Amino acid sequence: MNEDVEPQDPCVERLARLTGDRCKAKNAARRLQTLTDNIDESELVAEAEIFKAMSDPCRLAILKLLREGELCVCEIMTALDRPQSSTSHHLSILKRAGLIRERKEGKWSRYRLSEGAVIEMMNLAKLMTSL
Amino acid sequence: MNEDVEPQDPCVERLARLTGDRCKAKNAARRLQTLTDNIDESELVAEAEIFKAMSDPCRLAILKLLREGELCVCEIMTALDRPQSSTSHHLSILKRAGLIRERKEGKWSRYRLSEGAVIEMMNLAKLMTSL
DNA sequence: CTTATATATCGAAATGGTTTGATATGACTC
DNA sequence: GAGTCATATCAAACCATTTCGATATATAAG
Repeated sequence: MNEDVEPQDPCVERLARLTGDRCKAKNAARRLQTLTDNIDESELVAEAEIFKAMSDPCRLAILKLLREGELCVCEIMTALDRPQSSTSHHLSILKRAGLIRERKEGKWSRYRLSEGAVIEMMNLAKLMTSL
Repeated sequence: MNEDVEPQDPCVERLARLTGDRCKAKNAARRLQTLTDNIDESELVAEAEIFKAMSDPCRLAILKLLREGELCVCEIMTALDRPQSSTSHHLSILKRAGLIRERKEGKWSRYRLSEGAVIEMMNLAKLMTSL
């Protein structure tokens, strides 16, 4: 007896008022439902984490530095003129998001960009800001 | 009398200890200096704002919904099952970052993706999470 | 084993973001 | 113009992030 979308569904009610056509509203509601059903929550969170990692000016600067090649924490903090603990913290966030990789060498930690599309991502953002 | 990099520069000191070679250290310091000089702070902040706008799961879901076409606030809040004020707030952030555009039509506000590279950005992120 | 150096982690303060009910605005309807 | 509906804005509670000094860990050198 239960259809995909109930006749009394507030969603349909609302859309019916929008379109003035109850039948169209039902289809629209079904379409919206399908769209949201196709969005995987955990995928959403994973993708958001990448953007969150890139959403800090300091971290973006680090990524830009690393385009030129591998650098150790010591060089990065010097280049950015930031305290060591801040720099280290930001690096750990970038690493957790998979944007950079670490290579330990003696007492040094050398960081480089991951093989992924990090650079393309930055290029796109630059393109978008210059429009 | 002032060179690009002072002999007593703590930056050079540090790098000299790293490489063991004061001359190489000086060059490395100069290279790092050039790299950071080429990073424009305001550009950095502008790009970070784009990533920040995309760093929330709810906002990412909105962007994914809008890939299918123009939607009004009412439809979006219905699809995502979120309160109206939250939905509106997220839309304003996306708009401020230039990721979506608004078209007023009577009492409705219809939103659509901007012409920019928003979709490519999402595709890249999806690619990066699936590695 | 002590010292020095590079980095990571902790902790607390400051800051910023998200959420949502309540309220304001603005448009269409009667 | 009173009522209704779509949306925006406000405000307060709540939660997350950033920052940085202090401390811990780990490696290398003496």
